[in-house]
Amino acid sequence: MLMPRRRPTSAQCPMDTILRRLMGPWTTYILWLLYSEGPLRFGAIKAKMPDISSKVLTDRLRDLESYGLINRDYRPSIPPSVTYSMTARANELHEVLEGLNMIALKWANEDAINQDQEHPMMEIMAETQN
Amino acid sequence: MLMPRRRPTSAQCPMDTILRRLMGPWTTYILWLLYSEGPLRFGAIKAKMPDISSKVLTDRLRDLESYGLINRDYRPSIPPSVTYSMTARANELHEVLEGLNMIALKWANEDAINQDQEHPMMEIMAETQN
DNA sequence: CTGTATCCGATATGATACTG
DNA sequence: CAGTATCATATCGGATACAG
Repeated sequence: MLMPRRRPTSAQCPMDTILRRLMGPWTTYILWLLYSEGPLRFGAIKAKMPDISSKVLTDRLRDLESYGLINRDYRPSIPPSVTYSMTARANELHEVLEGLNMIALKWANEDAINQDQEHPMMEIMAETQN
Repeated sequence: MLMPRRRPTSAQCPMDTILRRLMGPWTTYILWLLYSEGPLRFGAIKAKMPDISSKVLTDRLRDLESYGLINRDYRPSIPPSVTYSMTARANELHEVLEGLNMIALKWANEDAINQDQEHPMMEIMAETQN
């Protein structure tokens, strides 16, 4: 007897939910863009992510919107204009994203050193949110 | 002309890599277990995750190991014993995971209130790492 | 006890074309 | 400009059986 397929989840782990929302693929980068560059239009986001299709970008934006992480401002001009921005809730992620980014850069640097002793590119993406 | 299928990635976003490693499914919970309970044997982990199959648990453990986030201690006794534990690198995630967990709990609580005004279960999973 | 080996099917990404 | 519609296929989780 087949059970209806459940989504794999570790419901016991609160982080799991949040990570599923932050994660993938592209999602984090979208948040990062809005976070570091402020509100952006659909086309502007797409321009910064040349390899994403309209369909997937739309999907990801809809996901983020439904999670309450981004706002969608629609202006029915001709042609229409849609601008996306982070919500207050998403801004609560500030510290965490900052910490995650620092660790990510640190590890990337360490990995680079381990794989190639010659090019330990230590570019701290000194990102300024203030 | 078909291009070879690439994995979807936002290589520009350092966090993306790290989130792919932390994330799913089950991965976060495995880390959380090792983090909050200390080293555990394969069977002990599986016992705490009744819904995961051996295959997937093995996959996740191998992934985490290859990322340098967990150690695998193999004792060729009879029967064999394998114990998993977090690496020093994984412990660097402590602060971030703590922050993420707090946000996750906060949002889960807010969502519960919004969806049902009666059961705003505010259980702070007062997890103590010290 | 700690896994491997297969096979299957759900899901989601990607390409492409098209629209208000 | 900002999407939607369709279709193809890669990927990965899950079940089951088996092994050192």
